Amino acid sequence: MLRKTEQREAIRRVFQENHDPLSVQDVLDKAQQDVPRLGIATVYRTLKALVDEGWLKVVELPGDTSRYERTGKGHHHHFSCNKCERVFDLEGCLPGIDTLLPPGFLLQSHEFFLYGVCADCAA
Amino acid sequence: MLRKTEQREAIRRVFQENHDPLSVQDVLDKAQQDVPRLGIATVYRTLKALVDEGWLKVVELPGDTSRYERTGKGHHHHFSCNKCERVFDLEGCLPGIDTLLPPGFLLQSHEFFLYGVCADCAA
DNA sequence: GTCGTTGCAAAGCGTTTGCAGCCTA
DNA sequence: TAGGCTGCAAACGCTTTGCAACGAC
Repeated sequence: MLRKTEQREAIRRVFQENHDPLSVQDVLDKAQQDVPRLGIATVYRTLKALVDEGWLKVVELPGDTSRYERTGKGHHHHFSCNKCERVFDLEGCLPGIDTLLPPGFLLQSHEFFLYGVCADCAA
Repeated sequence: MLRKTEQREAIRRVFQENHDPLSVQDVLDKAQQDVPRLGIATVYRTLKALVDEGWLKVVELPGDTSRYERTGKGHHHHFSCNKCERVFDLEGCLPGIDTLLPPGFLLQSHEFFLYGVCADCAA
């Protein structure tokens, strides 16, 4: 990320305007509103660079393509809407995760996903 | 699944002898010990048929290819070893999942993954 | 013998990479 | 002007599909 280009500015702006995790296609669609000739390879390369730089974080959902979100939101998990396919941040966590661990196993991290219908779709 | 073939018998046997979730490649490798000419397309087709039949269940892990396990094990979650890449079943669950839900959201299901080092690798 | 099943190769799909031209610094 | 960045197209890895040969019933 040595140079400032309109493609990169547009991609950064997408994340400043959208706080929940976005797919590569989401980012391409939104950034192309600013830079119509933007190619998907540039989106992949820029997302990778922003992750390496620590500005973005990869969110991997089971059975779905990777999504990306801003870093610095603190420990949180995600909710995936079965209707509109959008992914939302959830605050908080659950205690007692280590009680599920079999003897001799070492816990290093965990992931947690809720599925259902979001408030917009339920209304 | 109308006919009984040696390919299908070999794939079923793999799951009777291995109780944790297996990847397509795991199944191919193990089943080829019985049926060396077994092709990967047959593994994909057979796994799909066994899932449709309700004999297997798909286990999707974040950022990994799908795995398959026998149905009928009851509600449980999974542990993925960061060293040997094996996936293990975990018994039990955590209470209070619905407390993480924002107002207006409907909960339909959840997934939970622990990561770390398994007992074999820690020893 | 019928027709469900198999293995191979080709096609799909999301992601990555090679490269010539472009554009920031 | 140098060399990092971009878009295009080709390459990749995993999964699915078309098809002719095979084999269960």
